[in-house]
Amino acid sequence: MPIDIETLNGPQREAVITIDGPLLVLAGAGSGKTRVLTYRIANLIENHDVAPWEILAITFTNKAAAEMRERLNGLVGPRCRGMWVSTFHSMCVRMLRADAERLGFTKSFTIYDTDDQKRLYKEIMAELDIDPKRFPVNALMNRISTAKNELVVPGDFEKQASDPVGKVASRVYSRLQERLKAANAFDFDDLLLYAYLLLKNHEDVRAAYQQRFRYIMVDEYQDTNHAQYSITKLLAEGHQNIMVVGDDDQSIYSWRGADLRNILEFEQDYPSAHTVKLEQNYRSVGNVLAAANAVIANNQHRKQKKLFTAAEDGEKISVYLAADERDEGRWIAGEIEKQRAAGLSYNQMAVFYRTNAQSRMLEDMLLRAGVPYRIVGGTRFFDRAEIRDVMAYLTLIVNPADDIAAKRVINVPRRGIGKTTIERIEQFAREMGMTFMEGAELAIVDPELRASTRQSVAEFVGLVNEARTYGGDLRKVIEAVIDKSGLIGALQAENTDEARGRIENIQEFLGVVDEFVDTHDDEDALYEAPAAGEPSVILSGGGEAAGVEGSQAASTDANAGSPVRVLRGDSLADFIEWVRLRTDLDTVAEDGHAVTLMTVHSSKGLEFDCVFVAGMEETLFPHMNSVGDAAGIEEERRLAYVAITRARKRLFLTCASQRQIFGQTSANPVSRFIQEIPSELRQSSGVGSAGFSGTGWEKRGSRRGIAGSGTEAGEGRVFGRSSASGPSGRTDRRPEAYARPSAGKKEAAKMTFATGDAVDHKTFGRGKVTKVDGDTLYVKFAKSGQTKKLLKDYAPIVKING
DNA sequence: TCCTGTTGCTTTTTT
DNA sequence: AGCAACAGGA
Repeated sequence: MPIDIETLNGPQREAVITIDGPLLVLAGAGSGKTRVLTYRIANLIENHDVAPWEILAITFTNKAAAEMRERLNGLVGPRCRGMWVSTFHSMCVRMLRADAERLGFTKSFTIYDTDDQKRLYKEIMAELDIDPKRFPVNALMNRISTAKNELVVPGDFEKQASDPVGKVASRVYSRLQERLKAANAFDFDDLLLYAYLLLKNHEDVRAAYQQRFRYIMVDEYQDTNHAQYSITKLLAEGHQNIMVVGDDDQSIYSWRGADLRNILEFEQDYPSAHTVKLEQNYRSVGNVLAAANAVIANNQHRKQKKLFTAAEDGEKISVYLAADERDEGRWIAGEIEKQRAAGLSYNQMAVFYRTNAQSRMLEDMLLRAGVPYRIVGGTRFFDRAEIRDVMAYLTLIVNPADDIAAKRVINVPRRGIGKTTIERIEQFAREMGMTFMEGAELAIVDPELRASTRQSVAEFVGLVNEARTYGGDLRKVIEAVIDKSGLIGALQAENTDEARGRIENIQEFLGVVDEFVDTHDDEDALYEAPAAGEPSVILSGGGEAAGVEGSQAASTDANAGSPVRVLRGDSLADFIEWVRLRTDLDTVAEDGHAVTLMTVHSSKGLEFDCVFVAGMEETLFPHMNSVGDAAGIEEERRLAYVAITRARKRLFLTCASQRQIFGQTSANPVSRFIQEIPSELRQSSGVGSAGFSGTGWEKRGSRRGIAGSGTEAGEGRVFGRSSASGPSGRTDRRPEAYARPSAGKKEAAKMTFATGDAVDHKTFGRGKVTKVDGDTLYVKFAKSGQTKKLLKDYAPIVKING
């Protein structure tokens, strides 16, 4: 299908047809940049005889990459196969897989996430005798992460570090890189750092990629850090056909090393650069856009631009001043229902907040109102302990050198291998210069250890080694590993609701395996382009033992020169990599009738008809850690800008005159960002309790004994109320603990349940009451299909309508 | 070795 | 307040 360039506006068209030389596209929010990117690629392929594998398109999220691939597929069909459309990180992994040996790693390397990383840091700090009290792990991690993002290697770091923390960090950094290499692992930052070093130090590799990628496109360029910037620069050196798309006003990740200068100084970096501004907004109504413009205009450091729209003004921006966060949540729930009644579906609405902690109350209120919602972010599925355990087993199979993974699961489930034994193995390993797993094998015959312990270690080692021989269907392999590990068995034995939940999660994980298999059939593999100048080598799919894929692939590759390894549906190694580079955001289902709750950060790139931003108060948004620092405030303002520009039709901003923060009540003025919106564009309501008429549902079951919102909110603080029923006003925690259930009970007693009632449970979701036995309810939950016994006064449930 | 009471931390987190 | 990580006792 030929693309129709005529449907684009002037600047868009210009960006699409300007194909040679450096190009900077400043794309305002909602200005159709994805359209420009995809059209440009289609144009290259359709009209300029560019081969797909000569194109590199880099995004920041897997979701964005997937979306782009999908849209390209719609434009040019299967011809987009073989094109590199990926995130920075997966691109780097790809490059590193191809040439891992050059850097002293093997192809079966694994990727450490933050949690693994933290464990490793702790080990290193113990080893180097560094006091975590004086030098917090997080501080060192941040420091070193920043260094990596700035491409500072340990040697250089040592020279630069003059302060005490820097000196300590320097020692940790050196050791960290040694340990990572020994474990045949990269952390997230390493993926960029080493990919850069690979390109920088190996001329042939660099030349091959430079030659191959005739056209490079980078999305969200304002969020690139120095490492990403440098990689891009190296790659583009060959043809100089680099297009970057971004919006300096939407740069919200400077705390992660994103450097705004990358985009602000693009024209200096590439003097021949052509610049295009996309300023027509196709997303929001006039008032929303005017508000966004007004707010962002207060920033000093930005490229001047002003978005405009042809759309009508739309409704004014609603500002609600709530009494407290409870009132705020209740009001939002009420407005959502109004919108819903007016015909808008739940999935066209979203509630944003600055900090994750705010989601609790919002959730609570939505739940009580019976508004279905879905949370994005927070604790990630893959971060759950049981999932990490499974992942550790799988990782260990592919990469036995991964000591962190080994130590994580050697006693999970409980095998009676304790601290002493683990230390003994570590000691072996250190003395002999071997991996933890190899040390464990020695321990099996160590006479110093008890026979039962040796038996347990042998069992563990045997289990992993055996798993390495499994072959065939990926799902079957993983199922077998889970089964043999005894993880499920141990959970079953626990026989608690929590354990059952964990089992469910593991089963859900198998669903993820299926998803991987479904999305990674031969598609990527068979259509891989010639790698780095080599002729294409097509790896056969299937047949091989999944468990040993990594090492086999290595030998295959050695024969064939150095083709770029590709993702395949049957490889355990690829599955692990895919999981590691995945985030919750990627899992967001588009469908489902639910309101979306997420942080403002997570909302970037999305849009909704109706957007609520909660907690618009000083010290929350802008956050207290940013006030007092001009650059910090500017970033907060950009964050506000991102939030506002997500709205297509209606925008609601709420703030509370007081709220609980870290268990303490605090009152803060209305956010400056609200003041920055011209008053003629806003419409305020609320002012504490005025106009409140609750129905009662929002009051029930307050765990803290606070009875009211709205009218009563002024009188009682959490502490005043709850401890009032105890012996004294403010003593230790006992009275409070005592008061809690009674307060809850008192309120709860009003609520009665009958067989057939529909209820909503905080964690189990919707269900139906099947039987009532005094205070005990039998509820059958729709999602799990299980019937659970719940105490009506304590369970976090509410009655809902139908 | 495992359980439990205590302490400390708490912005955002595309990978 | 709420939670995770840690230390110390059974």
